[in-house]
Amino acid sequence: MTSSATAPARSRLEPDARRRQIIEAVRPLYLARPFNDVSTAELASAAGVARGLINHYFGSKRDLFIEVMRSSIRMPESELPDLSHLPLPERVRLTMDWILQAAETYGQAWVSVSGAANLHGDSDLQVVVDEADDHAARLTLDAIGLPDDPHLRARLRATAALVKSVCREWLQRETLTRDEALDLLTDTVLLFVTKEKTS
Amino acid sequence: MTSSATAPARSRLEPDARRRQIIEAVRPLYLARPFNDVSTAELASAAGVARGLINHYFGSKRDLFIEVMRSSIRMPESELPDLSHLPLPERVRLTMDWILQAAETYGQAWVSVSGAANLHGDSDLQVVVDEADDHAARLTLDAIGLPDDPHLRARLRATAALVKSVCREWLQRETLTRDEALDLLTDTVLLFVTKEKTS
DNA sequence: CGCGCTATTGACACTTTGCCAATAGTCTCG
DNA sequence: CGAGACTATTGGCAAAGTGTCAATAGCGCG
Repeated sequence: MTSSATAPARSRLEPDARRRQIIEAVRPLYLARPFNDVSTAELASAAGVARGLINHYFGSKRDLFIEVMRSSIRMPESELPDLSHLPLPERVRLTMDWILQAAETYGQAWVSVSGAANLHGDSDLQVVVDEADDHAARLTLDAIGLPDDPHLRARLRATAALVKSVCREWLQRETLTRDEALDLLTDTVLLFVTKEKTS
Repeated sequence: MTSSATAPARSRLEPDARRRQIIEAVRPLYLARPFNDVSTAELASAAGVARGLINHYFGSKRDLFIEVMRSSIRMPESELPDLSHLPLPERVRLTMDWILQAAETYGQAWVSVSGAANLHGDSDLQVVVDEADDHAARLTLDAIGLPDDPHLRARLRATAALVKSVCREWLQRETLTRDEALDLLTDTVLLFVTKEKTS
């Protein structure tokens, strides 16, 4: 499993393995620095391959970037025990607590990417972020133990942005305490999943 | 006010006026297309100036982009009447209603840029987005009629991301109705400004 | 009317990107 | 066990884009 340990000169990998290896090798670069500041030369160097190979596998530099982001901003799978015997507020609270813990542990990238990436103007990127939010909404619904209703998911997608934003205030700016963040998120999500439509 | 109407050959403007003119001429390009897809040649052409002038005034292409964004994602100033005679929930509701209306009217760009732009990896851009969120938080507090406490502002900054996210679900995806969005945002903001710290 | 100031230009050099033919591992089959 | 085929990988090429700089030209002032 020492994938890039001694990095022997010029190994030949299966396309799928090579793709993953490049993505993994490149990830730290893209998480640390702006997209435009990292040249393909640097990317290739980090992955230990020729520049041309990046275009060969990913088409363009941006496509590689998209791919790296796709796997970086995905919320980790829940490993919560079954909470179905608890009342709803407790289930929500424990789920939010788990999310905060996940954010604290490895959620750096996930938290740093919020809601709409239209700023980038890049609709492909927007799709990736939306995917991630949708995924997070589904995971949350599942953890809470609610049915995967499209309408509920829309609401939970919206709260995903709030979760990230609150995490940023807590972890990066330190303007909120963890307990406070937990309280606010719990109450909000509870509100979003219980409040009836007024239609 | 017909600034770039017939675009006479080569006018000489004061630096400040030229700066603004370029920003205005370039704004639609950057609102419509990805940053990397717009070349300086195109930008210069749209503004009716030589390419070199863009670098002369803004340093780099990115700096111009940042500048355009700074003025694009700012929430418009509130023009709400004095609500101080109403109870807090009413004040919040009316303020949220005003925000939704603003988003519907000219908030395209504002809504499309959410929370953290670290995805872009650009910390300068992050600063701009944070500025905008902070500005929105201050405006909201003012409209509601609450004091500008740093801690309250941190909470409102967090809800700014939610507001945008909900607006996106409502306006772009049409998964929420306006009434629903209003209800959810009102309750959430109310929650955020009233819930005591448990410290 | 001529002079100086400076906003503006156009060309130049450098970097970066994506493409393509050539190279060299690895696997299979006789 | 060796030869051939398949294809992952390379290195160099051409086009595009960006930023810099000396030269140009509009505008105000004496």
